[in-house]
This record gives sequence, C-alpha cells and structure tokens, in this order.
Amino acid sequence: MNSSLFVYNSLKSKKELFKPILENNVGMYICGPTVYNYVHLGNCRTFISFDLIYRYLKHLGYKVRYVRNITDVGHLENDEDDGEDRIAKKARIEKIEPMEVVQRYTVDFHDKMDKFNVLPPSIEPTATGHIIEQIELIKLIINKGFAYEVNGSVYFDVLKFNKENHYGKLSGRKIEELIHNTRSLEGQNDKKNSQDFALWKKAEPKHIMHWPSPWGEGFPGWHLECTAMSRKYLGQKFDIHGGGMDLKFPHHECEIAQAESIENISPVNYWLHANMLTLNGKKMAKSTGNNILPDEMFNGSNKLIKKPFSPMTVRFFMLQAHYRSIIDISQNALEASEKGFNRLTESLMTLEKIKSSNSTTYFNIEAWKENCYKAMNDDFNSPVLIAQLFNAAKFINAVANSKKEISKSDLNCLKETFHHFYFDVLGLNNKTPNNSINTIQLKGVLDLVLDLRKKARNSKDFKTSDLIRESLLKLNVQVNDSEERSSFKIK
RNA sequence: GGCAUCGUGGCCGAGUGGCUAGGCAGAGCUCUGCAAAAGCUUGUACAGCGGUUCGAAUCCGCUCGAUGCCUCCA
Repeated sequence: MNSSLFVYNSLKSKKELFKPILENNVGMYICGPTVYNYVHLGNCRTFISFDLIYRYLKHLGYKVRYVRNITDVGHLENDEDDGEDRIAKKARIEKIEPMEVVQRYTVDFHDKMDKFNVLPPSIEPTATGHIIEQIELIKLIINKGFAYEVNGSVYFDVLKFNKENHYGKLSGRKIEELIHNTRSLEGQNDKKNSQDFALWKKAEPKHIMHWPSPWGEGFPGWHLECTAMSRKYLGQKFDIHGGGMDLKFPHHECEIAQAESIENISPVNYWLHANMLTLNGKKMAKSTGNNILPDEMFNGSNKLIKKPFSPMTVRFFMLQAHYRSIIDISQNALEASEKGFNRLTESLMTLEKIKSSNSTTYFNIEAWKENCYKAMNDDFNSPVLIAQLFNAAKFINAVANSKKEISKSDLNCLKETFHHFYFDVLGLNNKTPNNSINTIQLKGVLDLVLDLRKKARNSKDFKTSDLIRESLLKLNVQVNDSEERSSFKIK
C-alpha cells in the first residue's frame, strides 16, 4: 500500500509527512520504564500507544529498529544533591540488592507488556549495561566545553549551550523564564546554575550503586542514558523518538542539548509524545499514589472498579482514544468498551462463516479499506479506525442475516483487511484462558443438558426449561434459543 | 506566577470552516412459549460572550473552567 503517513511532530507542533532517513527503514527510540516499582496502568498506556505506532509502521512494510530502554540506574528522587537514586532507595528499604529490585520489576514489566499484547522491542538496552558509553559521551561533551566537573560530579552547562543553541525548543520554554521561574533552591549544590543537569553524579557513601570513572566513583545521570543508547543503536540522527508527555521537559529537552552539544546535529526528526492516563481526573503517578495496577484491573481487586476487566478490554479502551488525548479511566467507560469490543469480536467470528454471492450490495469494500488506512495515516488515529471496523461489523451482520450480499473477491478483501487491522495493527487478540476444564467434555455435557431442556420445552414443561436456562446463566453460560435449535455461549 | 494543552449529546470519545464519526446507555422493532442473547432502526451536542465569514462546534479575541509541565514521573 502506497501510503502517505502523517505524524504529529512535537518539535514543530504540527503534523508532518513521515519520511524516514533511510528508505523503508525506521529507527525508533522510546523511553522505557524505571524499574523501581510495579508498572502502573498509566505507564502501560504509553507503551500500548507506541506499540500501535510500531505495529502500524511494520504493517506499512517498514523495517523498524525499535529500541526501548530499561532505566535501572540514575533516576533520582529529585535533582538536588541529596536526591537518592530510586532503585537504590528501594533496595535500601527492602534490604535487597539493587539488581534484585531491577530484576523483580523488569519481570513484572515484561509480564504486563505480554498480557497487553505489546510486542517486544528490537533492542531493550539497560542503563547499567552502557556505563562505558555514557562515560565516553561525557568526555566528548566536556571536550566541547559544554560540561564541567565539580567535586566528582559532572554537570551540563545549560546557559553556555543556550548561547549558540536553543535550550527549550521542544518544550517551548525560554531560558530566561526558566531562570526566573525555577523554584527557589537552597543553593547547597555544586551546580553553576540551577538549570544545569547532572551527567555524572559522585556516589555518596550511602549510595549502593557506583562505577569507576575519570571523575571518581559515581553513577550516570538519567538524561544521558537515552542519548548514549539511542546513539549506539540508532546513530547520531534517527527517525522517531517517543515517550510520555511528561518526559518532554526536562528529559527530552536535555537529550537534545546533549546530542547537539557534541556535533550540532538535531538528533531526532520526529518527536512523538503519548498523553497521560488519568484517574479521577488526575494524572496517574507512582509518586503520588494516584494509580491502579494492571493486575488490580484484571482481577477487580481495586475499589475503583466493580468488576475485573481483561487486558484486551483495557487495551481496546485505550485505543478508542487517540494517543495524544488524555483519557480518564472509569467504570462506565470500561464497561462500554467491553461491550463494544465483544461485539466487534463477534463480528470477526461471523465474518468467518458468511458465504459469498455474485456481487456486493450497498457496501464499497475498497472505499472502506481506504478509510481504514486514511485513519491510521492521519497520525495513527486508532479511534477512527475502530469506528470503521464497526461499520464493517454492521455490514458483516447484514450479510450473515441475508440482508446484503458480498462477492467472493470482496469477501477476501474484507477478511484480509479486517484481520490486518484487528490483529496486526491494533494488536487485539482473544486468548481466552480455558480454566482447565476439558472443553470437549464440557461441550458434551452442555449439549446433553440443552437436549433435555428441548424435550421439556416440546412437552410445554416451561418450568423445567426455564430452571435449566436460569441455572446455566448463573454459571455464566448463556442459552441462545433460535428457530432450529438452542446453543450456548460461555460468557 | 510562567509555559502548554484542552473544554463535544446521559456516559466515553473522533472530527475541525458547509458533507452520518463510532461505542455504551435510553427508546422502538424483529426473533421467542415467555425471556435472554443477537440483529435492525433511532433522538439529544459542540463551555460562555463577542468578532471574521454567504456559512463556525471548527478560525480570531476575551471570560470562565480543567489538566499537564515548570522538582522525579509513561
């Protein structure tokens, strides 16, 4: 499919035609999680958003190198000198090794990504695995004169950088305003200016994680790892850099400054930012406690929801909003999505059963297919794509009810396109677990019960037939009566 | 306080100068012993006030409100 994909570039604040540096190849870097705690639903939304983008780029035929890091060191509680590394803090509190913290929450992260059917990235580098690269980068920046060493730590000189470059171009900030508006600091740190950020931090005696460097024992700064790893795997300049909206400033701004201080090349062509998931109208964040964990969603153990929701329902719910919009999670919204998702999935199964005719009536398959691509080509507009799938579902049902007809070639096209978008692009699937009951036996028993119910109905013993029906419903088995015979569906 | 984004029907959520978004709920219908399930049909809208325009939910201005960032956050 010859498509013109438009993406919203945060750097330019507008949609732009997507043109990769190397034809048919895409280099994409997404800021991954800091593994100091269980991944919450808000984190998941970001990775589901970029999963959609990754999947669609692949669907269009691009060879994508997707790099998503794991931050396992360097992420401080705050930017002051007494700021403690998040991983080290957790390790201290739980009296375990920092790498045990990292391992536990990395495993959790991967498990959740798998449950949400998020594809693994091509490369998933860790910050601790790239200490040497980060030290080399700091040396380069010092040599260029944009970083200075104080007391075993190295800081990036933002004011100096800003003399010939624009620090703030991504987030739309002006350095003068930053200076005036930065909240007052106690001034007990080593920085020349409060806007400066750490490239390397001296390890205090209490700090568990540290590595040797030309400036003494320490650990790398958070902003630096992404620059080091993106350069290593994608080069000085690559196509897409993404992350959560909240990383725009200062994290991504600092990344730009680091890269540009080295060779004055804008490191990224397209900056993409996924918006927040809110809970009770507020941003979900580990630090404030306003969050909900995926597992609480799946087993309904959080008091904010009345019933469990499957990972695919939650994924579908998220994809029904555009990735650049804020979405607020709520019981009502999830229930609506769940029902809609089930209906869409039903129509997918109906699609497998319908028979073709000589011609197609009242539905232009080619135009529909084009609309699906049009939606996704417009900055990955998954809600509009889903609306298109619902339009197709309506048509599929009409064909199944013999109200409309479809030609053989159109049926093939409809099936292929529907499958591509449902499974490959939206990444929906329906792996319903089989609760360890032998389904063949279960089906046999249920068929027998329905047989007995039919006998009761034939002899007008509705008391018995209704009892069977209601008892089965209590077990989440839905009896569907039709003219020919009754069938069942496990809810 | 500064910067930014946003305010769409009962709920969620697209769109963005004239052309049905879609989902859920509600209502009606089909089917049925009665239901359920399923399918079909369907109403209600663009925060407020001005302005630009033949025409604005869409552009501009102001007001009000919400959120995000400015300190770590996906």
